Amino acid sequence: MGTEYNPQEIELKWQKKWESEYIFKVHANSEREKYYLLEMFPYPSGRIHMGHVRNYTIGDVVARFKKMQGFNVLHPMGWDAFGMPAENAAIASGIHPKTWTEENIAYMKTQLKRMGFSYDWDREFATCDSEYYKWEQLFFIQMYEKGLVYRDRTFLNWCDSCKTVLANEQVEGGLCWRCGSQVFLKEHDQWFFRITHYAQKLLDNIERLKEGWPERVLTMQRNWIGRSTGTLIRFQIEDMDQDIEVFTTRPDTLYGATFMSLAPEHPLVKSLARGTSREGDLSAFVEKTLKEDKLTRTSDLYEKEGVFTGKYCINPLTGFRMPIYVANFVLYDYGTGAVMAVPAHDQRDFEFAKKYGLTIIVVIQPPGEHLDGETMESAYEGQGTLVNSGSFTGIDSVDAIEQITSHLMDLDRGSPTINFRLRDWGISRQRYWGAPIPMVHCPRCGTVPVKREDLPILLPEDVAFSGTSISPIVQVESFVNTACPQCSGPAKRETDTMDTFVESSWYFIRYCSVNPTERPFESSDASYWMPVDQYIGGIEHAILHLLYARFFTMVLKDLGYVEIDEPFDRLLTQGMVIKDGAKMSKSKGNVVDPEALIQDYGADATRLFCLFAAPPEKDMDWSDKGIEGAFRFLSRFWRLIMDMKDQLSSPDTDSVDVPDHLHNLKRKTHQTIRKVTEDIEKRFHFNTAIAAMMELVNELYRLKESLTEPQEFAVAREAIDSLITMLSPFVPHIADEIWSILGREGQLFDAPWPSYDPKWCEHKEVTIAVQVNGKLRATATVPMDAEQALVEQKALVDSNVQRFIEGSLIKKVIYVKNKIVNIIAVSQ
RNA sequence: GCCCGAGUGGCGGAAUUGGCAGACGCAAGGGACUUAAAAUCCCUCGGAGCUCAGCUCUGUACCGGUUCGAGUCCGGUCUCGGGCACCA
Repeated sequence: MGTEYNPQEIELKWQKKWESEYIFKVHANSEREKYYLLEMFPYPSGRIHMGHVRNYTIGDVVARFKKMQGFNVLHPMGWDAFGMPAENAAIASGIHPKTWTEENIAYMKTQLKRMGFSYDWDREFATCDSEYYKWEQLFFIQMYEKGLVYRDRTFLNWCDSCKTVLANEQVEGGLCWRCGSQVFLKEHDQWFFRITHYAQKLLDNIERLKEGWPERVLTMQRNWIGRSTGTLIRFQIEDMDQDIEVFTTRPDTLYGATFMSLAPEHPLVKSLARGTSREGDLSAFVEKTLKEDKLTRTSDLYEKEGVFTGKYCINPLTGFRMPIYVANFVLYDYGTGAVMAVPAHDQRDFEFAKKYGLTIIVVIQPPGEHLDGETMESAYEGQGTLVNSGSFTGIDSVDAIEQITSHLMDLDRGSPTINFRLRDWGISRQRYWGAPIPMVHCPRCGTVPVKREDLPILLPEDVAFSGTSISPIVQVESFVNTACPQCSGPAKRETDTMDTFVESSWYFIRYCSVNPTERPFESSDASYWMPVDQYIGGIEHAILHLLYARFFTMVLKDLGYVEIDEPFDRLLTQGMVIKDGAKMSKSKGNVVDPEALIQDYGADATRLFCLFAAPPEKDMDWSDKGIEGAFRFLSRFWRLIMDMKDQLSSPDTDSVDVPDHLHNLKRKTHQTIRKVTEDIEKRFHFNTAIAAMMELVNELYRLKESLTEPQEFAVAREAIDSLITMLSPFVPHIADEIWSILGREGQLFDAPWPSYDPKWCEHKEVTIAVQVNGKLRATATVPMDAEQALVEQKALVDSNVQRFIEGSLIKKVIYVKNKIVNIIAVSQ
């Protein structure tokens, strides 16, 4: 038998065995308590990277740990398989996206298996399987019937490099989330999911997620939803039978509203100046603004500009003729896209008014000051007392909000409103490699959903990739030309595909059943396994995927598919893998290929280092030396066992007599079990759990030579058996190998997690710190829970302590059991 | 600008409830083994100082506070990271 630690041989052997014995297969079983552990599934880009390795290693430890604790653990894996890179590969090299994706999946699957992850592969699927997206198409139709899907023509974010529109969530700092190109606004017909219908619920449920989700993710979601309470006010346009609606949080300043600002995209803009001399100027300004990319338009330095439309609207309380401007800083997609301008009390309006010589009326006086519209140099945005405000003059601005709003209601000019920043989710993508939207455009019946029995609407495979701006589907006549589901007349299919975030919004429920064909999932399976108990993935999905998935789960509940309305009970967001101070990326040339690590050090060492280098939520610094350290520890552990294995395989003497000189070892064993259990369970701090196990190994090395008697080996055996068992979720291959070398029964995946005896965790004696006036002067060894008198007595006889209290008066002694004694002495 | 995080040895990081700062690992130095090297095993390892078995001073970004006692709590400052950012 070879005595060298040889990970290649061991790991392949055990992986084969686990697979042939189907040990990772699970079934719903209402007799047993379930635990659903999920890691965010990968996009099949070609090879796994260190980020995947870290994410999935963390998940695997928790899954295996929970299994050993007796839970029925669901731990699935699959592929987020629709998306742009496949289509780009097709354009670049002529490989069909489907082929490219399938090949990548096959390769990455072998890589994941080589890492030893405990997935139930029977549940695997790719979102590009028609058996999967077929159900998504059904959900789409059902949502359409419930009014949760609609089509609208509006201005949307357009990425010219990806040749498709993007949802608001997918624009980061004015740039495309995927390719980083500048995003422009473009008018487009689009399909929308009515996520705003769930805005309040998405916000309310955040309270329930506080326990298990990182605070910063919840804060980001809260900000994204952006609830604010205010008033909707209607301003009549002079000489036109039309109103402009405005949302404001400051109706108390209404008496100071002296002009109106519209977003360039506002639908009224075109009609206001029609046929007037200003039409040319106005449309030139609108055109110029729309051509600017989002990054420019939202920049700090963007100059506020506007153009007068030539029209006025009427302030409902003052009758003031407010000139209507189109202003480049007004957001079309917040509130109503129109803002009542109160220059005295809003800085933007103030600057705008100064620039264009518009009237400034002060309507709120701050306490103890007197503002004058003529001389003020900036807007006053705080609270105060109303002035120039008709019958409201003299009241407090906070009270005025409610009073003016109710006055507007009496006039039928306004009402209290809650406004959300969240917009409906635009899910149309003008791309090929996605799930077809199951709708038909009929010249007679309009837009009609396809019949359910015709699902799935398969993505045509015989397409040409030219790289032009038009999706290849549009050119597939056999796909586009169809019969209307309603009147059977000639009609055209919708050629947009769904945003790939739709697939990832419900894949976790599909996993609950093993690829069912009659239903998206069995409801009994979903009700047993859902919600996900622990979800693990990158922080970059804090808003995008995690908000969409929450929304979609609520929809599925309302459609009667599931009983829960929140999909993820607990969320762990793991940090990035960093090398040389930067995120690993091809362009920086600092990528570490996990495959090379497995070659050189094995999957176990790779796993161990990922867990040891940092706690999971922090960024992890990659270090080539660090993985050597992990490998060294495994080799050291291996040698320890090989040196002692003959004595350890003998049956347990189960001796109650622990020899005196081994009390330390016995205690350390139980303390280590306690620490490792708590570190995993309470904190996911695998790094400190590993450190504790390393300490126990070090202790065994120190004692190794002194062990001769059977009852001595029994103590060592307990330590070693516990260590192997506890190491198995981290480094499962070497653990199983050693376990079998020692002749222990079965595989550790099914073994129970070791328990500790609290009695053995406690020392009989403790070393406590002795301070004089708060400074450490000595230590004293005393019995556990010793009385103060004894400790004091012991402390006072110490010569160093004597030195510092000599000639002083002891005023007070502070004693904290088993921790410190602090002697307060003052010189006389 | 606003809202969150974080700042501890040469490095990654420990210190879980206010109680001996630096666990564990990496790097470095020394020793043992070896013809030699690698591997392995053992020891040292924040800084300064002293009358060096030991002891003292100092030290957790900076300034101040609370406390017998602060890496931990409070107030302020700086730096870095992240999110939001004309939100009416």
